[in-house]
Amino acid sequence: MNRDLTDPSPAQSRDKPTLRSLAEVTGFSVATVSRALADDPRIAAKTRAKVAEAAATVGYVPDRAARRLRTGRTQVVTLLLNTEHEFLGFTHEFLSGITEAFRGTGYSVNVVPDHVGEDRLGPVRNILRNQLADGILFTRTEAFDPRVRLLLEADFPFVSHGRTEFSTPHPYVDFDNEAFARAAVQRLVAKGRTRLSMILPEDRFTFTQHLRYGFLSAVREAGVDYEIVSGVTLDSPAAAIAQALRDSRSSAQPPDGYVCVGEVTALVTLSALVDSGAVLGCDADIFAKRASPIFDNIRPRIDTVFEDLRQTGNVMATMLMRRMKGEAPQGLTHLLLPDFDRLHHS
Amino acid sequence: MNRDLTDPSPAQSRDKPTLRSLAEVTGFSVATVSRALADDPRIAAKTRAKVAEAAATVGYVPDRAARRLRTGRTQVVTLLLNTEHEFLGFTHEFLSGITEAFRGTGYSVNVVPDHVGEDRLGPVRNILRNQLADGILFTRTEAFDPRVRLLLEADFPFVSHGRTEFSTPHPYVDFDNEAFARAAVQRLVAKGRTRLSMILPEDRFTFTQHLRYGFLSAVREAGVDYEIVSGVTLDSPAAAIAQALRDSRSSAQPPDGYVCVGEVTALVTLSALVDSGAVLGCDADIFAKRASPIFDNIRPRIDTVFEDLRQTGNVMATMLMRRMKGEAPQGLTHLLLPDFDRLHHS
DNA sequence: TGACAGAATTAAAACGTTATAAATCCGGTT
DNA sequence: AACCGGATTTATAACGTTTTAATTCTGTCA
Repeated sequence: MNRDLTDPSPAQSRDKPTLRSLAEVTGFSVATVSRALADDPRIAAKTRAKVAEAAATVGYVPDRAARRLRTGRTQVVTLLLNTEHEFLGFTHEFLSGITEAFRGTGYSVNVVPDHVGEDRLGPVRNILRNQLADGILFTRTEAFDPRVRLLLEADFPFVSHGRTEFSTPHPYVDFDNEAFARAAVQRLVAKGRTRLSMILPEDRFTFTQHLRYGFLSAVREAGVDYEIVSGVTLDSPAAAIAQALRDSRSSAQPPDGYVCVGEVTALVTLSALVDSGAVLGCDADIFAKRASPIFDNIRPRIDTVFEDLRQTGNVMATMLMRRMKGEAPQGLTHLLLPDFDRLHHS
Repeated sequence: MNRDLTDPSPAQSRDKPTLRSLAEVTGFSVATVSRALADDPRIAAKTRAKVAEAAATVGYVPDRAARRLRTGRTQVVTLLLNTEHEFLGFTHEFLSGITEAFRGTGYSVNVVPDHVGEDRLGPVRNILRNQLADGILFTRTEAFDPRVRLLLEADFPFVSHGRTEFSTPHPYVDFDNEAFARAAVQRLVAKGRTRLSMILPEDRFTFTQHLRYGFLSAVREAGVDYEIVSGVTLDSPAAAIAQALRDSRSSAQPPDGYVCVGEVTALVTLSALVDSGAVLGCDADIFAKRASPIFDNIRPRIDTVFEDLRQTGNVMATMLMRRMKGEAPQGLTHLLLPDFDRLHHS
């Protein structure tokens, strides 16, 4: 059995079981076999059983290409995934959650790189135009994300990681970043901190606004001083973030409490503290969000709250399946709350 | 652009350009158009030009399902990816390297979960049997990996991350873990360390043997004492690793040099040191391999060497494409050397 | 002028599936 | 006995592509 891929001969190398071979072996027609496998009630129950058995014994699996050609359904979902920056552990956990959810369903998960700076709409257009998938998942959603607009218009199934500010509702899964920021402030204040600092993601993302709002409202409520570090975002190179933090620390009244949205930022902050001679727990405190378990192994320990991205991916995938089955988009939203049970105390 | 969402008709709602519509507009037959687009020399050059132009103006893209049905080619590559454990940053960098390499080539990247404990062959069989892809990439290769055996037998294009011990050569990309382990030992010894310790991955993986060999031979060469921590592997829960390390540290003569294969292990080791009252750089040293840049931000700093997994993924993808184009598997191997230029000193 | 080779094109048959419309079967009425 | 209607089944036409085996179109040479 030699499959020479340079050989331009057609496909039928294997004698793969097909509807026709099933038809021959059962004595029914191809049409009947097709319907029987689809459990069409118009086919006699006895016939359905016979066909099902025959299919099982030869291990029949419908040909995806043929079905796709005929029905337009691809059995594919596409995940638009950022390949530039990541929150530590994000990609692994998120992708694992998604692929595990689709396991055994017949859907296959297709990963396409998404670059925030460039044309984010291109890949989506491509998918719509060329019928490359039955559904789309994506991350890093913007407040008025053009992808959401386009997909809503096309009435194409999708679930976004993150909310938008469109009036039309659409399926999403999001982490309650406002609650996280608020809780972070409250905890730092409870420790007696009075000058809080935070670095935000790029403004374009919706969750940036949630973080900002949570931070600002909690900070004002508590009546403490604060700064939002300017000129730098979560996606800035670690060196730039480190520099900004050093600048901030050398000011007259440096912050004594840090809300960190990612693990890398938390580590950079920690080392900036160390470098400036400050001691965590004495001169300043950090409260961070984490997606991976590494903080358990860092000394000194940092207070964190866990964002479960495996579950996020899992829920998004399940929602997308329901949506692809035709369910209305209305109820399909989910907001993960900060998991204070899995909070990590120093 | 008229999209009629109320139209209940099946798939062909869009008037997507097809070979037939191109044929109509150019005046040639479907067969000629098909050949012209394939740049078949039997078609007159003038005709080819005309067809190409027409195709460009309407933005024709061949239907994947139809082509796949006819030719058996899927334009899909499958990545078997471990969803249980990861080396920090591995999944993100590796996957990014792969998807970027396939960008714009027409291939799409399909991710399927791979569980080491369970049936690793199942997904491969499924792909072969149902023609689900034109090529396969996978990681965590075993010395006599059954997937390699099966794929070699089927003469199916693949590239493994990691070598095997089969006599038949096959395409792979690997990191020189033996060189890493050897260099790690040498550097620790150069610092005056005399009792080295190491935690290995599971025995089944080929790179475990490389690590062991590099470690053992360098350690014997230098004539220093050593231990390979037993009862625990790199994939063990961090808590178990921590416990094993604590046990080791409370022995009569605890190690004073640690070779760490992953970042998490390095951090766990570091905190075990701290917990046992030892000081990094004084009582013990750590030399680690890293796939993400976080160590730059950890205090005290840890010596590391960088394994570029983005490049690994990229090279694997490029090799797979060459293999799928029919190139012989012989030359398609690549061994990444430890990047001592990007070594990180404390 | 009439073959005739070579160049250029094309008709038609697949690939495996689903869906439309038509055909067959069968027990029960007239 | 012919007939009806519901229950089953089936022939057939797509979906869009590639490829085999013709077919047509040139200009050239006897």
